[in-house]
Amino acid sequence: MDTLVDKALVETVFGRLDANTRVIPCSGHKVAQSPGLDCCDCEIKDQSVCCALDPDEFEVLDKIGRSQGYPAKSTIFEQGREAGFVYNLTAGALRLSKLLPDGRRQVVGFAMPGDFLGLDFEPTYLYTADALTPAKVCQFSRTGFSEMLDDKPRLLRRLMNMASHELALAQEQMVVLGRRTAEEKIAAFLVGMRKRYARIQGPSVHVPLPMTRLDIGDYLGLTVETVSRMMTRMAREKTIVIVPDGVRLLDVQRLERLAEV
Amino acid sequence: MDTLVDKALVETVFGRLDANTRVIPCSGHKVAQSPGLDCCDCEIKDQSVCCALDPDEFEVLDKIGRSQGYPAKSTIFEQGREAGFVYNLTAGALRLSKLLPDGRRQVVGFAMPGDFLGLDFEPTYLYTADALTPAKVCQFSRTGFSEMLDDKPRLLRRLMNMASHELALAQEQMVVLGRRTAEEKIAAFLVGMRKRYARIQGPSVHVPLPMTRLDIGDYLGLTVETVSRMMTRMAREKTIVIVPDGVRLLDVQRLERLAEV
DNA sequence: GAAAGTTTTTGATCCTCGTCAACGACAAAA
DNA sequence: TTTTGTCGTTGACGAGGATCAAAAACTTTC
Repeated sequence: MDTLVDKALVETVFGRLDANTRVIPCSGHKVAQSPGLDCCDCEIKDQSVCCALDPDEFEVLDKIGRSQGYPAKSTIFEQGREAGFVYNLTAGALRLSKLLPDGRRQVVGFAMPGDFLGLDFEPTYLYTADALTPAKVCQFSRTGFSEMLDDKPRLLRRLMNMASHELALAQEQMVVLGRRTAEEKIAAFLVGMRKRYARIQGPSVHVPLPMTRLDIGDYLGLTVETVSRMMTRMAREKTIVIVPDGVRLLDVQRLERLAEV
Repeated sequence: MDTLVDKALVETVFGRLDANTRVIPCSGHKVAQSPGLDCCDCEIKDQSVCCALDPDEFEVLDKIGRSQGYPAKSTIFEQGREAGFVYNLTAGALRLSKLLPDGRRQVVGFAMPGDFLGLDFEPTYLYTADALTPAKVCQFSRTGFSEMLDDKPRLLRRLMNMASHELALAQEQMVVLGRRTAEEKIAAFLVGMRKRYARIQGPSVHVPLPMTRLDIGDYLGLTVETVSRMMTRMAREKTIVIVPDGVRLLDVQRLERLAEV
């Protein structure tokens, strides 16, 4: 996954990764870590929680947080572990997944730059977050962040709106999982991904898919084989074109009709 | 649904419905409405958002809100309509469902006393809320409530925690919908309902089910027939007993094993 | 109490999607 | 270059749950 093609893609999509960050080992993975936060230079501060802050409030954030990089395939945090930190994703893409004891897996979402992780204030992480591409996060200690929330109602309000939105998306995903056919699921997924990229880099028919077919299947309640079959069928019917790093949507209208609410 | 048996059940479960409330017609349904809120007498104020308020703050709540009753089968609000109000359910049970254009339906949840409706601050309601039993709500104008939020950080914080919890439940439901067999879905549903009743009236093996098999099917991504077959099978295997108003759980352990995370 | 409408149950049949197996494409490692 | 591993694709087959149909149980209405 950490290939040249993918790295180029990621940088195109999410902006160049900071080159001069120290690489230090952490929790079994190489992790690039820079001491401060440098919120002022943050490329996505307008799209994330931070946009609720006054310039001087960034300083407080700076104290309790630190910027941190993760290579592709590394784990940011793991389901069941004590939830010591909350995160703000600034670059890259993550897979958020829940594991059943027998190995079945449900991907509950894919995180993109600007997404906040840890909205659920539970004592342990309820899902595992893995980097699909090299990723960059702002990490805050949970307690410090929680105290800051009590101090900054505007930040809390902003977070509340993000949580509300997340909840709405989760409920929409319930419809997809519970009441849609395999073909409709794929269509809804592609249209949804397109919409998310549009927020970051403007609308395009080119939809990068940094996750594997297995990930997509585990997100939609399907098997790898069904995902593959459906996507090749859509390609045969000229609805999409499968490219090395994702898909290009040829018939967006048809896809949107399939995914229709 | 609005039968003697059910009414008795509901009153047993959720406390006696206020007898001396006026019954007035509203949006095609008979609606019992009392002018003020009477938060002090509220039976579930400790379990709902209100518990974040100081005694004097109840007065503000009183101004922007009103208590309102709905008979079984009536609609509290409808998907797609302008979202003018938010609600706090104080008695009864609601079905929250999303409808697809072709008639397929996904029930995104069942609301119980203490639940807050309208956490998603969208301009229109994203799902329809129907009363499964006679129900009582506190209704607040969205704008008034939103202003109050900016004024009362503790209330906002409380609401945030509720939204977080809802989000966690929604993600758990994704696992159920995406990665569980019909039998496991039913088991998870029954265990989940039991847990919710336990919060209100203490643990019991008697689980009232105010919703129909169709509602359960639409909640779990199954058909009525499959729900019925699975429940009769569980009854045959002495895991549950089907009673007129719901079920009694004979083998809770087995059910919990089936529903295991 | 009879009649009409719902809801639940049961049976027979069908079909979508999962399972199992194998192969090809591609990348990383040796 | 060969080897190894991961990922994606394709085919054959089967099972779990959907669909269709009808009867039974229960509610509500008259």
